[in-house]
Amino acid sequence: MSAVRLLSQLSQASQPSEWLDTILKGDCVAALEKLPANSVDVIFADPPYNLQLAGDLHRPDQSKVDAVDDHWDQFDSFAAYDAFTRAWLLAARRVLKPNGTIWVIGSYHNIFRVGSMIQDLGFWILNDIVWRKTNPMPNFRGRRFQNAHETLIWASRESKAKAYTFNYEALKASNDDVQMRSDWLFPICTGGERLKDDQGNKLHPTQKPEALLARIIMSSTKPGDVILDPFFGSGTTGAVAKRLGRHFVGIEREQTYIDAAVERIEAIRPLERADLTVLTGKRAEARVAFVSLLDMNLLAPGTVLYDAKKRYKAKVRADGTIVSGDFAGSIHRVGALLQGFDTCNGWTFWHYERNGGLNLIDELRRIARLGIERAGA
Amino acid sequence: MSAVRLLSQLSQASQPSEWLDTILKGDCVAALEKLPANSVDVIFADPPYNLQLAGDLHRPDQSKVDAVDDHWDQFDSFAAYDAFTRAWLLAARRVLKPNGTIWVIGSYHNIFRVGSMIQDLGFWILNDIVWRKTNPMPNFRGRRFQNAHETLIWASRESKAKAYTFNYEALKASNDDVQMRSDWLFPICTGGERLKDDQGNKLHPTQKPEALLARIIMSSTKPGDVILDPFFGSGTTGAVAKRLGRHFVGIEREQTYIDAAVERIEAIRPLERADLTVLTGKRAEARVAFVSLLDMNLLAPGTVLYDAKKRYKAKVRADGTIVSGDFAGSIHRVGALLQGFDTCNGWTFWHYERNGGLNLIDELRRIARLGIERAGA
DNA sequence: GGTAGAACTGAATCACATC
DNA sequence: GGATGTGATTCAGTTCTAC
Repeated sequence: MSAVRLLSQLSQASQPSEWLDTILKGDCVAALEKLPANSVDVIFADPPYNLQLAGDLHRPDQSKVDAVDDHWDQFDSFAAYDAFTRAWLLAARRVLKPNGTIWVIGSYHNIFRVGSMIQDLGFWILNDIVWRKTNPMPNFRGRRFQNAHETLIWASRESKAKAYTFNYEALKASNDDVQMRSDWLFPICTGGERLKDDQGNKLHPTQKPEALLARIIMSSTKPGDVILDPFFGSGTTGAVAKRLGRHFVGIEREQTYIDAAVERIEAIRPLERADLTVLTGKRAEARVAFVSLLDMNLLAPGTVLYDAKKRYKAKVRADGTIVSGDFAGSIHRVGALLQGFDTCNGWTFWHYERNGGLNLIDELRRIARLGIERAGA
Repeated sequence: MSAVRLLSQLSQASQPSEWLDTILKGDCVAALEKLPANSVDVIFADPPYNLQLAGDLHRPDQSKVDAVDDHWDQFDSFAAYDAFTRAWLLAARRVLKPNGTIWVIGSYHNIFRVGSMIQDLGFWILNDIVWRKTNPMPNFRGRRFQNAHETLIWASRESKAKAYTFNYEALKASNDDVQMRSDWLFPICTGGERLKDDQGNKLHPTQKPEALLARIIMSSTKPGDVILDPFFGSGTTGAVAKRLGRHFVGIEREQTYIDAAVERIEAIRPLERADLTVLTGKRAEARVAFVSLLDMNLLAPGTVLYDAKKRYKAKVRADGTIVSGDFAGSIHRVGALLQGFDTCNGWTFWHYERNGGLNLIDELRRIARLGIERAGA
């Protein structure tokens, strides 16, 4: 767990065993290019946003950018930052699976550049998320609003990707049964969670709270998924991924951060598998054909079905279709036609009479599922 | 007050008397070019968001969502939208006083394009502000997080501008004596405030709440200042500016919106100078999600919960749901299922063990609130 | 007239498996 | 890969309707 690899140690078409749950030491783009295409489920990135550039950034022609504050150099440094952003996002996109998603966090200094580039490269933004800080740093000069939030962008690799992972039902159930909003509230990373160096100073300037990563990982990955962090830093992504039963890949240049991250991740104990089960809803349930209710003698041909208010009725035929006046077809089709709608969920529309009351046929589907499960096991 | 001017009625080097507190009818860039340079204190802009909606969207009850599909929100490409954005921002910048500031509102569809262009044109971002909606539209299909906020960018014309207006003390005083944060909470514009047409339908698809404009105007202008709105729409900016004793200039193309705005603004009575206190946003109840207890390490996945008499127990999972036998879901849902009730308040039903005794999880919620309330829920 | 419940609404980039 | 059929999905309000 959490070994370190030099890029030179990776073979060209590297095997997962070479990079899974490891930290790749080196430049972010070079490391991403060592990884196979379509190989990670989710990327979390906390890219640098210092527009002073600190010698980190290069123009597209590889010449170094000097940080200057006047107007034209300002523009110049935006261009350099855009080139840097484009390079790592492109490399990251190659590594992402077709149904994978990417998270990027930033502040107003850089998030607009990042967001534009994400759109330009063909990613499809799913949400922008606001991390509201319970305890942000005050604005000392009193010349602006207190900068009390950061912004995350969540995007799928493809605009047409529909099958990305989103644990909607679990999020809703964990949030008093109302759907999770785009504004999240967490404290900043302080206290015992904040890594310190030998002098007791903070080890990393922008260590993210584990709760933030936990929300991200729990919302958009499944247990066993692979999460890549191209700006690994002190390893929050790796620590939370390991605890939550996910695999990670980190990329980091600075040995100090790598050392701290390795030690940190080593100490993590993953949660029990049973505690990692993610709540799923009806969508994940096995399909049941209406005709199975007849097959299983839960419903007999000739039975009359009603909607909740008995405004409509239809009769079950032996072939698993229903008929109502001129309309015949599936429970869904007939329900839609009777109401004049395009669609209708017949399972939650039609009822049958029992003991003078109306029972939903969806109840029979539940019973059928239990029988099918038992037979299948 | 609130007269309408055709662009052809304006002289080349137009005098303030020709355009102050009026609506200029015509294209936004053309109108801006008719105004003298360095002449307005603040610009508020609510440009088209370029939503790029594909098909229809229906609510679960089959009703159709009234989408923003107006012609003015259609652009062929990001490049076309960027060109449009660049043109109006450039024209707006010329009209702005050297110490003036600009506000632009948008969503994730457009705000990254707008923010990048603002930076590219030499504006200097002072804050990004999040408008958190108390009552946003849900995500009906459960495929994303509920899109519950919009973003505003506040920027000065020049990077070196130090003398822009920011009423720090007044904001702080209006906010329980703590400095105003970058996340604001307001309801969307509904009810009596929402302008309707003759048929009772909403007059404008995206009318902004007056409280939002009031916060903006009170924070970044002085009485008597001039506020320009290049996408005037139904005239919220003009109405609030007049009420708060500021001058406005609106630019709008559609006669329907102009007519409604004129009538609306006519009816406004300016407040007495002494009454120009800041309108504060609605304070929400401090709502705590069960998953926050895990986020804040007040409870760990794997913890066993009991009811008061230890008749029932359930286990906490990492996703913030709980599981008991065949039942899994929210603390409320599982409590209800176990007791055979329709509903159950999980907060006052479930306990955790500590020092051999049982403690209500509602106690943990109380502790979590202490950390959260500071941020105003 | 008052109240309870139904109906309606809002800047929305909102399936997916099978044939 | 395209067409087809099944079937999953909503929060905080305000306004309207029935009694």
